[in-house]
Amino acid sequence: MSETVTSKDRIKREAMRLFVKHGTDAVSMRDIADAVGMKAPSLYAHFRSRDELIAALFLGSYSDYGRKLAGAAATAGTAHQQLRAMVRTICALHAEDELLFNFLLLTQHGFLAEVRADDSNPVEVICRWVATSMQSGDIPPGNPTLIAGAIMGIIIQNATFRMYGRLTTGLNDHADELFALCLRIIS
Amino acid sequence: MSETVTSKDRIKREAMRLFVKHGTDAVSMRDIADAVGMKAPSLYAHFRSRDELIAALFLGSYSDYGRKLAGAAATAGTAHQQLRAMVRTICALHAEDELLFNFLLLTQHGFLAEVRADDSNPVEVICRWVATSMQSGDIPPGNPTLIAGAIMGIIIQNATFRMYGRLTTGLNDHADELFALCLRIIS
DNA sequence: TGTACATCAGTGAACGCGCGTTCACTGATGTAC
DNA sequence: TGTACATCAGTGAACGCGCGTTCACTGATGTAC
Repeated sequence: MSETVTSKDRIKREAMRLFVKHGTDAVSMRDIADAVGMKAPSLYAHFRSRDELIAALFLGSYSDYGRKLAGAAATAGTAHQQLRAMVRTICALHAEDELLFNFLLLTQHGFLAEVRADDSNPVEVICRWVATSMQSGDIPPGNPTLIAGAIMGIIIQNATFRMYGRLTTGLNDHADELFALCLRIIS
Repeated sequence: MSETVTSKDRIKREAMRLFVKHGTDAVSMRDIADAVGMKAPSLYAHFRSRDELIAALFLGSYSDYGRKLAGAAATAGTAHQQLRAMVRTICALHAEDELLFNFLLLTQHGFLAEVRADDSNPVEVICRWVATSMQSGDIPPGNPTLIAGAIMGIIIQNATFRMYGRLTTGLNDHADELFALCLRIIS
């Protein structure tokens, strides 16, 4: 059973692929159905509406991502070790499913309004980790938002470079270098 | 004459505002016309089509941006001074027209395919500056793409934080801190 | 100064199109007895 | 084992809607003589 690929899974996969390739708004229900080898009305046996399909793709994955990152941030050890765990987690997620990562990257702006500001929100996780590490003196003082933005930016911009082919190998191949760069920000 | 605001200018301004607020695809020609106080067909006296309107908003500004950045990169002086000029240029552009900056930030993915890879392309400018500075030994060796991504990311992610209200003041108020963070990447 | 004409931003009505979605239906599969 | 029925993923045809865009027209403004 665990290896069964359901129609619902195939729809999600093809939809994600098309959304990343052409942009969400340029892909119709008929396009998605075609890619799966169905007719548009069949999609409604699996998703209530187009919006629900897109939300299902985004929101679930985005909070999984946030929770895994929160786990890494809570690693026992020094701030440096925690940062290393976080960077490695992000790079590992990128390696595990690059299509999903790109989808989250491209689609985020449409959703950030309806995403909760808790430990299931990756941005929030990093911002909080910086703020608390700074308060406890584990990383040097500064504007925590700016530092969090710098750390996120180093990774996210390189993920974008990867998406556009500027980087020829996945983020995970650069995990150590990316960690080293982030470390400079908090040293 | 120089202070005259033409209808074309008002259309561009309102269109940009709506695109940033709701996303390009959620804004119709009728929405734009309403915001300007016109009827949709009137827009066609100024722009050949909806696509041309959006392209006019993006492409021109994006290459202006790239050329100004290229100017900063060509500043006489050390690599550090050049980097400072670049960071300050970006922050100044952000201060000068934050709406435009946000528009470019949100819209870029739809256009990066049709943007030339020369000195009118801001990403290209930074990547080339890093590559040449590294070759001449002005900044330490490393993966130039990764370093360029880190520098861009530090600034761009903080611009995104500003857009979502995480930063309560404009990028320009943090120009020196942002430069200091970028400097750590190339030191 | 007055009259005729050109220009052109803006309008109202209408177009064809592709979209998301609905609905009655099909046909394969599983279940009860 | 055979028959009747329930389930449900998938389909074909059709819907209403809002979209980008066209076009003949208006009416204010400028220009020529």
